[in-house]
Amino acid sequence: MKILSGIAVRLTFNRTEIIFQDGDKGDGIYIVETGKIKVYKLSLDGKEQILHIFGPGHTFGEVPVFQGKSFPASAMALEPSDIVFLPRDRFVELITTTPALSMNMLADLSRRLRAFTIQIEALSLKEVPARLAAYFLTLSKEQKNAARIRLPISKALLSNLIGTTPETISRMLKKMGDAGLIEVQTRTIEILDRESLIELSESGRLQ
Amino acid sequence: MKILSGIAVRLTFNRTEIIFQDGDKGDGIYIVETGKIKVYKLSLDGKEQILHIFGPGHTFGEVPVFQGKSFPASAMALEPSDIVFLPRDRFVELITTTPALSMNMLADLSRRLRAFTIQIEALSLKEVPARLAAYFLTLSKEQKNAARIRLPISKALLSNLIGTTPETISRMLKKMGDAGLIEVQTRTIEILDRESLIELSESGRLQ
DNA sequence: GAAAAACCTTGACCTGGATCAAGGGGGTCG
DNA sequence: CGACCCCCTTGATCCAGGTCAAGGTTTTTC
Repeated sequence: MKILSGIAVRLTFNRTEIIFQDGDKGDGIYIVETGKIKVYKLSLDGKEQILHIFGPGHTFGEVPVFQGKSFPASAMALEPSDIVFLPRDRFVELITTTPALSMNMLADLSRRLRAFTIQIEALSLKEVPARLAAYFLTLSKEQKNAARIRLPISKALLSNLIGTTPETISRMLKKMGDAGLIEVQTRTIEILDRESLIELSESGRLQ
Repeated sequence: MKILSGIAVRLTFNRTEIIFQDGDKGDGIYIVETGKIKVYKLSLDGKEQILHIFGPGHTFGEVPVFQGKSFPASAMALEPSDIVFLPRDRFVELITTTPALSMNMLADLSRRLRAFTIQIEALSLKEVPARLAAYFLTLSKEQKNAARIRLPISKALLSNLIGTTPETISRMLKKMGDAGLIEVQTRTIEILDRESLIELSESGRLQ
């Protein structure tokens, strides 16, 4: 990414600062250097559904660049974050002159389509305990299959990510604890019975 | 698409025939010539969530080509369909040697990401009547804002597309009729009160 | 390091919509 | 043209999980 300096712009955001909003016109892509970003949708009555959480190395905001319209969702910094902004024209030039880069971009968008497919499946075909279990398993996989995982976000945010409420998260965590699947300590989850957790994530029902 | 002949393969499918299944290895892309295809997810207990319905001119099955894995969902013909299959290697060659083509592909994937964003928002933040209303408005827009629209799929499929059941669709259509928003005749919907339908689709609740 | 703010938990209650069951068309293929 | 099949409708019942309320606990912030 060193190539980009001189054209790219470095931006900094504090916690809770908005980077762009659903409907804004998009004129470039964003690259996370440090920090953590949520991309989300709000309903009119204020409920939130999180679509992605991005960390260092991730890019976001491409959709309007390739499909000349507005952002389909909003983005907010969850921590103090450094973001590199690359203007549309320069980015399109890079992409069109660098086949490998465009293949990378196609792969990145495909990865996100796959992730959305899984999210739609979860929201429509799975119940809350299954979604929670799947989330923990994904986290564990990201952390080299550790049995002890640390939640990267608060439970309030987690509820908006998997499409439920903090109260329900609380109750389900308790149930999963009672069932001997996990043990919860504040921000840390210990996976006690991975087999059952996998079964739960695929279809199962709790107890 | 004439360029492709000689390398591409023409396939035909009858109604209900499966084109590929969730988890299969993908080794090329599919282009619909005639017919209608659904791309969908099944739960273990047989419930279905439709992700896309594709018609003539649409391409599908790209995700595994760009992100070397399996299909994230299944595809089935809804009518007798002619499909052109373009093998991976040839397709990647085309893409990498034709910047305009790769930009088209990026735009297509971006369009789908946008559509998924809307679908996730609908499933998570909207109730069934709002999803139905939004579906009718989308249909109307596709049919040059006609007030009289024809459903391209059965109500049973529609229920799997918007994430509910045929029974609920039936009840909601009746309520929307009673409220004077629409009038239903078998496969045709007449929009009587577009304003209220828009309001309903955005947040509203029925009566 | 104390005050304020955000976050989390638990209980009681409520409701949207799923499920189960049973009839009623309507298109289509011998 | 009649029989089958699929699709749709309507009613009765049920339940996962949302909402409201209140109290306790961590985190931030100054």
